[in-house]
Amino acid sequence: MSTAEETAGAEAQPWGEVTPDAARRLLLAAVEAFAERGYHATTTRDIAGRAGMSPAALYIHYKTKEELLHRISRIGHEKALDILRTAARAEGSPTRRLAEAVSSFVRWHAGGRTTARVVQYELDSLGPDARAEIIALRRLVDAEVRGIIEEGVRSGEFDVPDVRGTTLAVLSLCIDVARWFNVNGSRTPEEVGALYADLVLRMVGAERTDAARAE
Amino acid sequence: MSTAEETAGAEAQPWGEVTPDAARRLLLAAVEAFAERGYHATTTRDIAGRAGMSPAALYIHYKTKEELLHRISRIGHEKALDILRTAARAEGSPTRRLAEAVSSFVRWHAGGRTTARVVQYELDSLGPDARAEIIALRRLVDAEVRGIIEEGVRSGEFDVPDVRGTTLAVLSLCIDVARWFNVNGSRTPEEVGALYADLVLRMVGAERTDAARAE
DNA sequence: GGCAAGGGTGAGCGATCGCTTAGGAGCGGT
DNA sequence: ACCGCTCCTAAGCGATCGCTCACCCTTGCC
Repeated sequence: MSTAEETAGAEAQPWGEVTPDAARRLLLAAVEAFAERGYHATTTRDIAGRAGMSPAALYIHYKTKEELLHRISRIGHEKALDILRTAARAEGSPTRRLAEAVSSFVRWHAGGRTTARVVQYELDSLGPDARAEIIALRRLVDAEVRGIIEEGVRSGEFDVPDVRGTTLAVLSLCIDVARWFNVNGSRTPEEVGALYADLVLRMVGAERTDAARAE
Repeated sequence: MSTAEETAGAEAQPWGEVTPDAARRLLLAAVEAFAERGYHATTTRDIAGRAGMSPAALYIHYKTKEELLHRISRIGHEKALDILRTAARAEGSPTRRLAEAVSSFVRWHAGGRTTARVVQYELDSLGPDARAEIIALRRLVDAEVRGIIEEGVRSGEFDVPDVRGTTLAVLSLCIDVARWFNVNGSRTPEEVGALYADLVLRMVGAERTDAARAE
């Protein structure tokens, strides 16, 4: 039954670090199921079935169903943070770095929508300890974007009266891509990324040269 | 029992139109529970308990648990559409009407976050028929905002290369307020509405006079 | 071969789910 | 009093949930 390639192509391999092969297949199955139906509506039998295993096999690699969500959420947030850090600490003006940060962040949410949906929208299905850990990661994500904006304000490139509020809005805009993307395939992740980068530069009052717009 | 028949004009209470009193209490309890835990994680016993009734009482007024969600979602979307229509069809320039539309839409999502969360994020817990009905309402919401933007482009007030994409982004920005608002009470719905109206005017390239920015 | 160890399965446990059924309290009309 | 009607509850049905347990199969090392 197993086809050679399932859900191939657009999605990168962020799960390469999950070491036992069966554990990775279970995790990938859980990501699909959680994204389709939501955490609470997904059964452990469904996850195991997608991975081609019996329901009991899940509990060899994971203590509970919640541990699966926790692992997915942590790895996903680390990946998102890594994407933003790469863009934020690159060479170039704040304008260019903000455009690249938004563009790549949006591409990740659109292209890896399956993963991003779970990561961004199933947060409060976690227990208190796990949720606190994830929230700490989110604060780092916020700080990264805010840093670029503050730098642009200092250099005079940006005109932003409310830095914290604008940061929140920029992140909110990017994250929500995971909710609506792919309802119809009329836009590619790259197109949405370019559009959103332009919109965000407008939001911060930056000069949008063709170089920055073309990305 | 109802002394007065409330016609469609009652704006103060969103659930005023739910006619049997017990049915309204159940609906309100369901909104709270769905917003806190999500649809699938909420039990019918929990809903009935919050309304001070036995689990069976729910099925006197609603056929299934899903019907509760359907009713909440439809009423909520109609309210959201009404808010946007009021702003879109008011007097004034596209700039002013867009600012008012965003501002009031955001205020609704922030102030009525409990309701808005259910309305905006539990959509695909509905069955196919109910979901199709809600999606139709969403298209009307989208058309309302797009209409203002198109008008602003025609009049030369706005500079928007991608009207459909920008409309999507504006709505996405507003809707996502329901996800993050109230995590800390440092901002009032009015403040967020004003901030977002300003950000959206920037996104469409409008002249932001103090008159449009204020209020 | 012997044999421990770890990855896997079939069956099922206790709990809980959405929902149903049988019945009753209150109440106005006649 | 009796009826019919609305609103509600106690009890519980069948199904399904997360998770466990007893056991099996493969693998590598001696």
